[in-house]
Amino acid sequence: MTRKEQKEERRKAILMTALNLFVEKGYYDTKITDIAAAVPMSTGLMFHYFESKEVLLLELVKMGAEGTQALSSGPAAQAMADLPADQYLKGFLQQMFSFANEQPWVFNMFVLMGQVRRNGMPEEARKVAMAVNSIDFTAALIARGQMDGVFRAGDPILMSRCFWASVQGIMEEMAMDREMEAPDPEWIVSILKA
Amino acid sequence: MTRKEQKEERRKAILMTALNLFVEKGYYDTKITDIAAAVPMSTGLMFHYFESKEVLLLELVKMGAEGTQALSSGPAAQAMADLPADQYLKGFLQQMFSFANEQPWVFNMFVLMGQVRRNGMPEEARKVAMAVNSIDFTAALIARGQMDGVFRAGDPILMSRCFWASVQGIMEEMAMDREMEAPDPEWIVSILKA
DNA sequence: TTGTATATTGAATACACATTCAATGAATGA
DNA sequence: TCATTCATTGAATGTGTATTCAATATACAA
Repeated sequence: MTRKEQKEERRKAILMTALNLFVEKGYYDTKITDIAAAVPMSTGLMFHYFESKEVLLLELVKMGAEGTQALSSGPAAQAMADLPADQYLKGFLQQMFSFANEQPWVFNMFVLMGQVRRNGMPEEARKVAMAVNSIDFTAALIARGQMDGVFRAGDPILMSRCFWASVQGIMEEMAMDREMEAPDPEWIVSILKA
Repeated sequence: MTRKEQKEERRKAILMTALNLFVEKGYYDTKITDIAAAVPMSTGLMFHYFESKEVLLLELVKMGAEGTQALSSGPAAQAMADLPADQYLKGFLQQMFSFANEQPWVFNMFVLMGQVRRNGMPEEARKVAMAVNSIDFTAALIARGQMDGVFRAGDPILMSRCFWASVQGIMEEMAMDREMEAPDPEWIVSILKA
């Protein structure tokens, strides 16, 4: 393994450790020394890998942003593209839940993204988190579902926002209690159903 | 107006100012001087009213906790107590949305409570926020609705958690964008419907 | 009026914590 | 083998900010 690869591995380890701690104790209550101790690694060395705590957060948020994109436009999503709109969303949620179950950091990522979007956190990170937008895509899908009569009437944008807000809320609930069972995707999609 | 009443008024003013700032910029990014400047009042005087920033947060969280109790067991809730379960929840959400529309701090309170529950914030506040529990009450209601055939099958506790997680998510979305229209309560209750 | 309690101020203090740094150790390549 | 680069350490530094404090003004009670 080359030096560069080693460094990359180490960076990932730091990122994952930080993600855990940020979600568990919050960004501000997580001290650089906490992350260092958990990796483990000396405090000073952290700055060899990330130039500041803020940059570390930013990288995580970028990961989250990319992940969200990948989730909604990746191959799995493509494969379902011509299902009826309600089937599509159900399948989507199904995949999201089962993926998150295998890779628990996905839950943490949801929580982190939510925190960064809502709470006062460093400007830069906030911007990146805010730029992620699943609303419009889903709104279009909802409009299609309405034409087909599977979804109820209503402003597709508003419905899309409610749908995602619910999903966000539920993912955060699940993140807080890993024992919690995933809900039936049908329940959530019902928000939109005729 | 007595001295004591004056002090009480001033305390409320500080609390409301702090609530706004905590939600807008986050607890940690809100400096005591920010709150003082916004009230307005000198920095030192803040400590005449609240012994620390942490205590200030704690009082807000206590308010939020009481408010939540009041909302779910207050007279408005009592009045609807023998409606069918789905009607009850719909009416409940309706009242919550319209109340929050008149008293916008209610949105802020939702956001703050969510932040305190999830993010690392001072221990004490966290405990108080966690102690609030609407889950069990709603779960009982859901069980009733299932008997009457208005709600779908499923673990009432899980359904209740999903219901409140959705509500929380939607309230937070609305808090972030005050222009956003409230969703039709029917949409949310559909999560539970048969 | 006078004395006492409370309200108010803004500068001084103290502390926590991100960041820097000088020094040491380990790997790589010639 | 030596030289150079990178990895690592933990203590020193500096900064931001909650909190304290000594001083002053204002209200109140007798």
